[in-house]
Amino acid sequence: MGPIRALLSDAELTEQQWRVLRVVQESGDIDPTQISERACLLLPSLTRILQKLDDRGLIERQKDLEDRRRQIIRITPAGEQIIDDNLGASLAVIAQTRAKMGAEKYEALLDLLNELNRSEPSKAD
Amino acid sequence: MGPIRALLSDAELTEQQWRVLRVVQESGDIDPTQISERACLLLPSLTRILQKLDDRGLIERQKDLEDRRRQIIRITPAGEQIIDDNLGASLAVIAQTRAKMGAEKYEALLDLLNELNRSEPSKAD
DNA sequence: AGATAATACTTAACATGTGTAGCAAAAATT
DNA sequence: AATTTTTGCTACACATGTTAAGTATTATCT
Repeated sequence: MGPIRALLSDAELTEQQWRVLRVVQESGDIDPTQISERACLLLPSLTRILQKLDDRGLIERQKDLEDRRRQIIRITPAGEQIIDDNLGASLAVIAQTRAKMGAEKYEALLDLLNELNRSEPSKAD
Repeated sequence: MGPIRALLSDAELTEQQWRVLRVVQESGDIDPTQISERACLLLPSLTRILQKLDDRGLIERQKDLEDRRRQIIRITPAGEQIIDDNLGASLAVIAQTRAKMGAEKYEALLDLLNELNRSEPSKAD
């Protein structure tokens, strides 16, 4: 099993839920569209994830009074607690993977993936 | 949408179904476990995919008489036809991606992904 | 102003990823 | 030979990926 998944299963969180929670925590007040961009999730997936995180009280939502289509998402103390409990181990797993592969190769891989991501999505030559 | 997905949607095939079909076509008689290895799919996913391909008559199954836990999977003429109809365009998309990124970078990316794959799965240092 | 289009989601439907459990058959053990 | 373990799948449950459709609200156009 993916080492990150193993970590998070104790907290009853999936990797994507964890990613969303981290984005919300790092960004402060943020709306779903921006979360979806930063977490690389499509909106339908994000909708479901936010519902689950909301049900568990890890985030809270507030309607945007100026544009009532929008919401503002924010992490709760319970959500912060889960971040605190798992961030260290999560970063350690990443560091271990990076070390195992070699820092240079790891960075090269990330660069190439970003390049692929830039060159593929818009097929408009 | 992924260019391969767009291609295959005409044939009502998903990318994974396509991958399985290609593995079966290239390998001749083959059992599900080997398909799952070559197509990088876990068995529960493969089970469902094989059922769908079987329902559509693109593959056929035969019981292994020597080991009755096993099956032998084989592509049908209808399956071959779908390969014939889509292989060229599929290879062209791959070639285009490769060209767009640059052959060297593309190869480097594949190498690094393989390396990551080798170093991660077994966390047994 | 009123019709139209665009935006920000949400819902739905289907396919796959993934962990767990189940089941039959074969292999290994005692 | 009888029991246990392993193997090769299959079934289930839940989460996400993905496309299409729906809804409410805002922006634009005429």
